[in-house]
Amino acid sequence: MAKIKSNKTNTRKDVIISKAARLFREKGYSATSMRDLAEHVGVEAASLYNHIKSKAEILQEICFKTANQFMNHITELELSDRSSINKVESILRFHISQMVNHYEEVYVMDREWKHLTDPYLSNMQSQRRSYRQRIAAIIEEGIRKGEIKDIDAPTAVLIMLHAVSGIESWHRSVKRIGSEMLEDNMVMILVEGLKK
Amino acid sequence: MAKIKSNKTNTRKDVIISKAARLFREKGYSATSMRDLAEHVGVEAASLYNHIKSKAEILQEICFKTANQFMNHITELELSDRSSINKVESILRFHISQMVNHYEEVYVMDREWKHLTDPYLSNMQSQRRSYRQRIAAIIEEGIRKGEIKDIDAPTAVLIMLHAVSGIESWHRSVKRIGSEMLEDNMVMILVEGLKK
DNA sequence: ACATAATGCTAACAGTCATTTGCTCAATTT
DNA sequence: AAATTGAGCAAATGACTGTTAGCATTATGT
Repeated sequence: MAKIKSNKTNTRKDVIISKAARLFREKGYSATSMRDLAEHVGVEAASLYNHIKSKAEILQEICFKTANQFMNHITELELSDRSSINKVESILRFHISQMVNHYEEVYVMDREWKHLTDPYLSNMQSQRRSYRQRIAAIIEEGIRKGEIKDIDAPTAVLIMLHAVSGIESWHRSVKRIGSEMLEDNMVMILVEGLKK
Repeated sequence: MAKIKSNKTNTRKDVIISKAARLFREKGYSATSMRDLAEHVGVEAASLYNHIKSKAEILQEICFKTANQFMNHITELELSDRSSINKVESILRFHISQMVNHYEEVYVMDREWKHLTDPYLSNMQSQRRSYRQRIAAIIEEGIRKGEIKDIDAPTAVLIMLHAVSGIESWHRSVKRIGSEMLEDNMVMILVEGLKK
């Protein structure tokens, strides 16, 4: 009778989802079984269903909660009056800090969203498309204003986003160099590459 | 009794592996079943085993055949007498062309290698580590020779590799802009970002 | 035309999968 | 003290997993 410990801020459901995020990252959504998850939570598989509706629901919560963070950030950014190149830098820094502070969830959203099923799958697909387009719009604005090289904006977006999402291999690097220095290196390379 | 068609260059095994690469990319290794694969090949699941030893073997072949391409390229490159920044550009262009011409295999190696099992898993891990280190060495040489900005080389490697491996979202982009133009845009952004 | 090898099929295997059911026990509320 | 709720468990469900065995069919080489 091992009870899931729940402190004030984290409900039992939160504990399950957080452990799931870890496993989904390590082994992938499909390769992670509910028995697996249950064992890491310290409980029998059946007991998980007192707290969550299904395995799919766990993935949904991870993906959409994380996606919202990025959407909120870019919405706020669009309303600001920074320069375009400055906005790009802010996006980069936000991505890196999210990756450093919410590694598992961001990683899972990024690599496992394909396993969502259909109302959610389409929703996520269109959110991703929209997010990329909004960044592209910022870059195109920067090109028009002469702040940014005359490059293909969607290509620039892809480089930015994928460069950042590779922090998987970091966590070691982050220990080697600090996380702020990592941020500065990335910003230097990418922002300088974009600047005119 | 549907036979797998095999022309002169492609054995039946090749056909199976190529269809598998497609499915592994679309749904992931774990989420792809042998019955799934069989259906796409046009055959019953059991019949696959006349040509392959196991599901795991398919992944191994995809991963190591693809990894070899990259290893061979960088070995050849190291022996050449190009400038460092030129070597970096060559690596970038090679990655992009591999991604464009052998999309499924490269993608699968990149995202699904974690599902290899142990003699192969360790082998792949060390190949990946070594590959990154060899690129880092090239960049460090460039820094020493004053061709490249004084940045953290491993960070630069990560940016390069991950930026390129995100061509998943391309295939559309590649149709929009051409594949050479894509290459040039990437090279411009990344190489200029690295240059001193 | 005939032997042999290649390739296919059906049926079955022993596991594992996510999930449901029906139950118990402890904590909390009334 | 009694009732209600939260949270766990064991057992079972039916569907699906990779893989093997045994047999049938087709293609190939002589």
